[in-house]
Amino acid sequence: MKLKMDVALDTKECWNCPIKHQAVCARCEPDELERLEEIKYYRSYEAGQPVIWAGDHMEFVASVVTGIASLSQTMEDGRTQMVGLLLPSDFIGRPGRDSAPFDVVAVSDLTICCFRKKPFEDLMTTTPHIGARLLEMTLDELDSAREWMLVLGRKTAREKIASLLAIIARRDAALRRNTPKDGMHFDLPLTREAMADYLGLTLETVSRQISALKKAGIIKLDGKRKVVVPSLDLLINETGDDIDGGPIV
Amino acid sequence: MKLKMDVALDTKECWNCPIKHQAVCARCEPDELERLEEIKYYRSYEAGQPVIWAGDHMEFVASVVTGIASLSQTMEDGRTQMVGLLLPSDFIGRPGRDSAPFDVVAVSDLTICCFRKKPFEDLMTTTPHIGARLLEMTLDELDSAREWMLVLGRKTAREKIASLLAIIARRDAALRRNTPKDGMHFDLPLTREAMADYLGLTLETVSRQISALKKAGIIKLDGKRKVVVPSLDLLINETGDDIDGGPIV
DNA sequence: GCGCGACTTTGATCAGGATCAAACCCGGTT
DNA sequence: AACCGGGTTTGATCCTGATCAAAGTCGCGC
Repeated sequence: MKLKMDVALDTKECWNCPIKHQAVCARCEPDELERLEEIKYYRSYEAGQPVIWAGDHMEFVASVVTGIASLSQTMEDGRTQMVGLLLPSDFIGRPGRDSAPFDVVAVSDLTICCFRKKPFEDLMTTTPHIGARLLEMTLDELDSAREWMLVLGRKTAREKIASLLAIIARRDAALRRNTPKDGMHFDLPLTREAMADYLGLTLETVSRQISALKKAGIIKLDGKRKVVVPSLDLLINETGDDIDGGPIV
Repeated sequence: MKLKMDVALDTKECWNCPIKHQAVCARCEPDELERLEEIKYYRSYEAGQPVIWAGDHMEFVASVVTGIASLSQTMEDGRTQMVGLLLPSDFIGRPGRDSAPFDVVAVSDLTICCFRKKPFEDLMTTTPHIGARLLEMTLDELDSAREWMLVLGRKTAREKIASLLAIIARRDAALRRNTPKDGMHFDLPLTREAMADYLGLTLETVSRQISALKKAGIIKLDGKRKVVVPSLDLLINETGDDIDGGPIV
């Protein structure tokens, strides 16, 4: 698996880019940022390429800059379950463990900002901001993971699809710094199969339910991958959740 | 909802009890422990009592001392999904947030060790051990939550039951400091309905699959609630996982 | 244009769990 | 003892989503 790596990017962009990519360092002082700069480097992957397999030794932690990656598990007989979608600003890896717990695969073209693990851990012990920020992010992720259990365990196929679309719509709006509003549209970054793996369904069921939502006028499709949501409330109404918003995964 | 609270316990037990209940403070110095002592208190609940509802203001963080609690979500129409089982040494609450994200209910009689949130947060900023320990625990929980997604999304009813029994068997053995071995037996701490809510099934299906496992000789029942596992390997074989162990939730 | 491959849609049938319903078990109370 | 109620088991039937199969769409290179 060959990789394009160490791509040159504007180093400033990592900390000031338009997509709130201050994931790791939100409250750091300039000199602390300086030390982070010294141990960071970029990697890029094409859609479909693996970033790391479960069990592999992991010599870095990282943060997604652009693109989408998936976190997933596969059983011996081939059943797979996606356990997380990594969008820009999401964190990859775990200080204190040296092997990856899940497969990480680039879903679209992907750029991540890596930090060598050992120096990053050293930095954490001397810079309390970073640990605190990481704890905050991890707690948020834990809540999201638990919200997703409700989707997997108790929702119908239609509700699952609606939930996924609503989440992508909200995150997409957040990245563009739009408030979610009616008439929004976005690209579906996932194949039907990837959606199925995320939702615990088969790809046929995903396709059928998307068709059903289209027929019901909840969404419109422009080609296979562009989705238009005439009314976000109508979509959320199909998720089975109450109206107040819910998690942004 | 009346509560028995502030039960007197040997204060030393919290940190040195036989069930590795050094959750919060594993690496703390004596004077740091001293400061934790000052802000802690105990609460006890009877089986079935709520500890806190989702959305409630939460003025403490806590750690389970004895008994079992559940973390769960309920949809408006009554479908509920348990998103975590809290066993002794597990942590409840989140520094930095002031409302609970999920319902916490005592499954069996329960004692928790609480710390007032504000002073605990203050302590965290000055005692890096605590934050680091909490990050570690949270990352472990996140991994467990994600492992559980595979169970909810992709496993059959029989595999789900086997997975749950295997997890309880392993955790029970860990609490007793036994290495899991053949012929082990333990109490089932959950009703069929609670198991169903954890596994995303109905209680009838849970009952049927337990009967099926019994008929297949994988487990034996002594009454309704005592389980004997003649061979842990045979049980694990039914979970669909590979043999190597898997997560201890 | 043509053909190819990846992805998607749609159809027909099947089966695993859900649902509805009834009986059972067992400890606690009167 | 008789009764009660919560939890559990078992049975009959239904239905959602899986499975198997085939055809449709689109982008792309030749």
